Amino acid sequence: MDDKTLSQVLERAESLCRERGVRLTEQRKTVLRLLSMSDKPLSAYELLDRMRGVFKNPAPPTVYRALDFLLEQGLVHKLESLHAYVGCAHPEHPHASQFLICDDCGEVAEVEDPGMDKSLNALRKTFGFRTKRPVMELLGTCAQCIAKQDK
Amino acid sequence: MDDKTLSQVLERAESLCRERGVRLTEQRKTVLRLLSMSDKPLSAYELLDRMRGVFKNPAPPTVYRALDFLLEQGLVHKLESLHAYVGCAHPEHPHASQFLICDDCGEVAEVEDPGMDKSLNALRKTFGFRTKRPVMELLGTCAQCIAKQDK
DNA sequence: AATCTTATGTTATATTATTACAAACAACAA
DNA sequence: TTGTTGTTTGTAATAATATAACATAAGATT
Repeated sequence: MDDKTLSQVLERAESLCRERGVRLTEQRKTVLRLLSMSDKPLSAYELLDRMRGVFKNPAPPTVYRALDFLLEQGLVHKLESLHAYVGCAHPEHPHASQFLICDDCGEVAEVEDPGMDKSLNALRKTFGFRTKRPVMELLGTCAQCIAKQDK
Repeated sequence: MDDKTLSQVLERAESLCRERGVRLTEQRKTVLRLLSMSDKPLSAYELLDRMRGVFKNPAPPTVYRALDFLLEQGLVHKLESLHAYVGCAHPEHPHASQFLICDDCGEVAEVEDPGMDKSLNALRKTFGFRTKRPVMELLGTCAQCIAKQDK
């Protein structure tokens, strides 16, 4: 993510939090920035390491609290299968994203597929199930890495 | 799960492993039995506790190795969002299941929704992504608990 | 039996996440 | 301003989940 996009993400987060009457503190903003700057998902302890550059004595709760806040506000996602976190690509509205996670290069793409959304709604109706948090992570090989392998 | 169903599950596992030329050892069978007997997903350490009744000094690797084997053979599933494991409802063929996980009562339903399957395939095509392991877990409230709440 | 592979035993440790309680800070009313 | 309340942070300890490394045992193959 380039500097301009990064600023936009942070500004958007600021304004969303302002609207919602919640506080995007320095710690929280730092965690969001670190995640946004990274081209790969980061684990809580990787975040912790990177926070050492910014805060004096960050401890695990420092990171986990910031993550909890950002997750609640829909500004980041947790990748359950990787125990890692990524910035959200579309934080404006709550949404059910799918994550395509490449084993090979580590790339993670967040997609919002309309077909999946429809199927999810159908499923919900069929079973009378009220979904609070969908976890949809496809682990496999991305197109680029498939191409590389075929060479 | 009643005794008869349990026996059937274990026999089916035996025959699948025989066909595949892999060994369903006592430890592995025990882990599968414990999972099948439980009406809730079990964590690795809950399994470890329950194995103390059967083996003398089970250690974490005992459980994790058995789980690795059973996961590879498609006899159990891992619920990433719960760090817990369940017996597979349809072990004959590899498949992409969805799990409906109720926050409230803890019940987990494994479903294979054709619509989801279609959407997954479409997604795969759109992105040229080769899925090895789909993780689809819907956390929320099951129909029963919704009904209870409304009372 | 000799060999090779797979499975298990055992100890230690890595990684991920939470609890508990005190101090600091922000928001707001009196 | 001060007092009060709720929220956020600091800090230490520990819980929960998972793996590494290496030795021994058991099964399969020749």
